[in-house]
Amino acid sequence: MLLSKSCVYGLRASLYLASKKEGEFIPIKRMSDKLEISFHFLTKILQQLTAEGILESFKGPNGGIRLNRPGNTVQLMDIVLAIDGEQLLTECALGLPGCGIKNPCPLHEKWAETRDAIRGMLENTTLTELVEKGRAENLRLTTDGGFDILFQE
Amino acid sequence: MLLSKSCVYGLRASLYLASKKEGEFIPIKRMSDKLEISFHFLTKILQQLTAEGILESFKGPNGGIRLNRPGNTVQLMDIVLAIDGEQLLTECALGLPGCGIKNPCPLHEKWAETRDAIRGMLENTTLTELVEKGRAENLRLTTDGGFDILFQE
DNA sequence: GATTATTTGGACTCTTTTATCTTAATATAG
DNA sequence: CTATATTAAGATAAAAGAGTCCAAATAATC
Ligand code: SF4
Ligand code: SF4
Repeated sequence: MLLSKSCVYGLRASLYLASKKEGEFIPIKRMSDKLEISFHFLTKILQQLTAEGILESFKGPNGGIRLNRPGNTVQLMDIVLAIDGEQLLTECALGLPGCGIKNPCPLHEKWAETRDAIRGMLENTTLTELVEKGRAENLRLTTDGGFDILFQE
Repeated sequence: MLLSKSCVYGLRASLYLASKKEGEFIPIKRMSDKLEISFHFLTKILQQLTAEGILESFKGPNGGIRLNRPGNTVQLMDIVLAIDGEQLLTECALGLPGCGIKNPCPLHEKWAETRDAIRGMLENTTLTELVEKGRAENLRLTTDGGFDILFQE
């Protein structure tokens, strides 16, 4: 798998948050219900994103999680790096340690192009962009429901 | 990681075999030594590739493993499919079940492009091509050694 | 101050992947 | 036929990833 499950959940949750009114704290429980992700597992993932400064948390009643900066400044790459690290973009195709152009394997050239495509995609896509697209076309973030179910209270 | 470790080892071993005289059986032990991969683990992986008809095995003294068809007809994709399956090319970015253009997620369009780049790279690269490149430029298939160490007896 | 809603953090379990070990089967050579 | 070199197959073990559970901390409300 390209991204770990934790990372995928982190992306889905971040998209969910980006779809909410700016500044509003959303309880993890509500997110985990809507997104059909284990509450406790999601909690751990959001803690990582909070620690990285991408999200902000607040305890107690009316507490929850929100984005720490505007959704149009958060790239997918930010979330991937926070959860999966830079492994995807450094280590690669033949998995040899200490990779790079100084000591390449035969696949390096071709793989480097592909890897750049992945990197570009993650860097050039923001949460807001996807939320707008999802909202406009009612795309899905869960197995069944369309995008709209995320906005019902 | 894009590819599982089994898959990466399978690729390295296949490249090794493609670098050998056509028709020659190479014992797994020699491969595992040269490529610095656990013998027993590599054995299992090669069994899969043999079962898929990509490699051919022969028991007993003078036995070993060889490619079952010319290296210039074996795409990297063949090996990836045999070991990791089509998961990489079907399941994807947001990991939602039953994906596809009929029921897409907001990332679908962007991801589909990236995925096609990966697919293209794996489909348009043959073992022979990489072996020739590796040989010409003495690229590496192991942590330390250059390509040439693979050809010492 | 007590109760309740929430996040935090740690321990624990389950599953999959990765790796090792042991025995059997097969082929060759003497 | 025996010894040896090899792959095949299955059992087991270790490590990593995914998921669960519980107690503690914090904040709001009554
Ligand atoms: S040489 Fe390049 S393609 Fe090969 S493993 Fe290293 S970074 Fe990846
Ligand atoms: S909709 Fe497309 S990008 Fe999204 S998870 Fe499915 S196949 Fe992947």
